[in-house]
Amino acid sequence: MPSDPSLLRELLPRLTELSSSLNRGRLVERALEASGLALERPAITILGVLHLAGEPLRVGEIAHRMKVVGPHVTRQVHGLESRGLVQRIADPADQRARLIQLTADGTAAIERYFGVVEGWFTDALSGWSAEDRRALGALLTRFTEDLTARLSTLD
Amino acid sequence: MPSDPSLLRELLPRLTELSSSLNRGRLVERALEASGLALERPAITILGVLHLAGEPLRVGEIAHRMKVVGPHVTRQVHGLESRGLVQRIADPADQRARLIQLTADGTAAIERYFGVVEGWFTDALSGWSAEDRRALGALLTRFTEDLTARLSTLD
DNA sequence: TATTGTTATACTCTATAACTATA
DNA sequence: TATAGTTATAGAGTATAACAATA
Repeated sequence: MPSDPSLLRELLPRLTELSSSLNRGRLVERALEASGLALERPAITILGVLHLAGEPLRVGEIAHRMKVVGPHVTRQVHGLESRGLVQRIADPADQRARLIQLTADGTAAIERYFGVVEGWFTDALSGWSAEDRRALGALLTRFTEDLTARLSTLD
Repeated sequence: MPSDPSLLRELLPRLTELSSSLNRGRLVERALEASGLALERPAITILGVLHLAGEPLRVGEIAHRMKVVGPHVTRQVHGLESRGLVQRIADPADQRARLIQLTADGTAAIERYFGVVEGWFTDALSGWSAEDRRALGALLTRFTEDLTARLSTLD
């Protein structure tokens, strides 16, 4: 029962535009530049996942959270390791696995990056009421969850 | 004056997740499959832009709306033309330009595709009140506009 | 035999540079 | 000389396949 088809007609282009701004609008590239980081997009995403987790994660777990496959993470982690931003440590529970851990430099890098992006978001929302901000956060969270759930049933 | 830093801390991962679901979560690929279309992602995006415009567009205008460069559109249009989904017609106002026009098959294809995606969105929002749907649409529109405006000032 | 990760390779998406045709 | 589009090439991001090591 699509109670408001016109809303859906509107929502789709908006999401496309938002996604476009976030992905190809060079938000990530600009933020990396502003943070003084010479990293590629997947690399900073890995740092973000590790920072959000607050603990070392396996390669497979990082891949799962990024919705990508293992080999992609492996390659990016090598680059991050050579730059001294992450360390690979043995998983005491399983000798096959490797735990990826942020170094002090890695933690500083991702916090600098997040600070830049959050500054821009704060600017963008500067004209918003506290209530509207809260509402956006809540609705977006719920929408993401419901959409993700619906898509997962397609498998 | 970031009135609610924790909201921003929350918003960012949500947007990343949403973007991930839309872009790499294979939503487009699945919808193409469900619509019986053997097209690539940029190709269906071009059909969507043309459908939304409701009139033939120049290559450069399509590129502008997709936020990509011209050569990318040229190549995709060739594929669409060979599949009979668009036509290239001369622009009567300028002999250098080409107008890209949806064929009947192309119109049918993009409408089938949108129908599938909208069905999924409708499912995802089935538990939502009309008020919440309206609020999401309005807030998302405003957010996209404000964020796009903020990012454009970085140039 | 199943799982974790790595190496090697290939495909998709998009950009830059050089060029053609028309304005 | 500037603009619309095309052709050719290159690079970033991600996937699949084959393999190694451990469980």
